[in-house]
Amino acid sequence: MAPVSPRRRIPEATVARLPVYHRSLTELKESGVTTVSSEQLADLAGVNAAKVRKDLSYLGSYGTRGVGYEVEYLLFQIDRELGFANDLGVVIVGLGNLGQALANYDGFGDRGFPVTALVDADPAKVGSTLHGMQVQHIDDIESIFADGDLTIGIIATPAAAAQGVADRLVAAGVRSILNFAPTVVTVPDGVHLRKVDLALELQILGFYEQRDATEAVNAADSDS
Amino acid sequence: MAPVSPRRRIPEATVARLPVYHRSLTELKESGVTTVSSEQLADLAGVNAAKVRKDLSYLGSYGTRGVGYEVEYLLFQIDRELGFANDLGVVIVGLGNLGQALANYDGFGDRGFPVTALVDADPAKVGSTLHGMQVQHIDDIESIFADGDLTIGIIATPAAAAQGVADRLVAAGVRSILNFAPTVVTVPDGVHLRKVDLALELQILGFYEQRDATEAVNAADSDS
DNA sequence: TAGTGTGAATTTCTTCACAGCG
DNA sequence: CGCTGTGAAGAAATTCACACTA
Repeated sequence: MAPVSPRRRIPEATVARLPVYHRSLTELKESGVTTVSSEQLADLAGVNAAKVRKDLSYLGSYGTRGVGYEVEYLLFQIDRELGFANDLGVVIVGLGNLGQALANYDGFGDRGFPVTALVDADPAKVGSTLHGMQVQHIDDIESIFADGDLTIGIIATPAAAAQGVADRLVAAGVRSILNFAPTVVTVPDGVHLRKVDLALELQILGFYEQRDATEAVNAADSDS
Repeated sequence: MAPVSPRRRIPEATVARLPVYHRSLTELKESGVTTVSSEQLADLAGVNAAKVRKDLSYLGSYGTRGVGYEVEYLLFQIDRELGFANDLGVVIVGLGNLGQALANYDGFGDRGFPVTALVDADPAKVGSTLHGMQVQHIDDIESIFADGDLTIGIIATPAAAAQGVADRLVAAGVRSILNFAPTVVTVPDGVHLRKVDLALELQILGFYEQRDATEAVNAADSDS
């Protein structure tokens, strides 16, 4: 059998942009557009055209010189690369405010990531129904993942519980984790971990507000 | 007056890590630790020690050779850099599942970003109370920001409404926006925009699951 | 002597610019 | 002719390695 992907490794920065192109292409497809140039796609994705071309070139040569890219075909290729064939289930651990919102958030299922289980440690929550699903106890986590389906674990617990949950997820065989708890979580090699830290984003914005304000003051100083 | 910040510009990547150091240092302070080495801080923050030292060096020379950094003093410096002095208010626009969760999320207020207003376009929601706050109508947005306090706008609307909301926020004088809507939003120069795209994170994880699975198959092939 | 601060080396990412193809 | 695909240049971020000093 010929090697399936002898293509050079796709850079991380590119991987992070593929879903954005995917979304833009889906919109184009839905509005009946069949062909798109790197320039147009760049506009939709909020990046520049050179980057689009370079990014897409890692997937292969799917464009047509002088014309552009065929929307549907390109979409198919990105789908394949992102593993849209296999619907990855999502298990949400921790059903406080954020966890509950995530459980009810349709954006996951809409984009191919159905929520397949809800888990909490609080006996008061276990057994209750959320988004048409029974909340299960964290101690049953092994059996929840026992079916062997590829699954992503979402940690939406308080910070103090996050590492423990991560350890249990890993022990249960989970290889992809998305951490919403505002703390650093470490996982063994081979397990993929990404984090979303809401307050951190605000702090970053705060830095720039602060800096701009300071600059304005300094500029005023040198005026005088 | 002497220039306050003639220091070289702080790289973006460093800015994004300062809040993480901040959190780790806060924990250290709370457990009574007074001094920390770059190595220890690196462990807590989940990065390597060289990076910590380089990052901190952009703030100034606040360490002591042979000893490390004084926790409290370093914390103070990062606080100052992140603009913790001025409590930045947060206005949440869009009170669907996610917006409501964000409104109830204590993590913002706890970290110095009190939610100061809730806004929606749906007349059914306007006037109702959430997290002890009356929901206001998007048309009143100008008056909400009229007091001139520095404020961050959070967009938690459906994708289709996001750009319009961003435009109105900018028109009302908002200079920092955090966008949760799964779509590209553009803002004029001088306005800071960050995005959090939940499903996008899952798609990135999906890519790596997919790739690992493919690699495993290929490895098995070359075995045979 | 332990650990910072930082030039220099390396790697990664972005952008340029243009040859080459449809 | 128009737009892709990509080497090469440039910029940003990371890591190395060690002089220096409290």
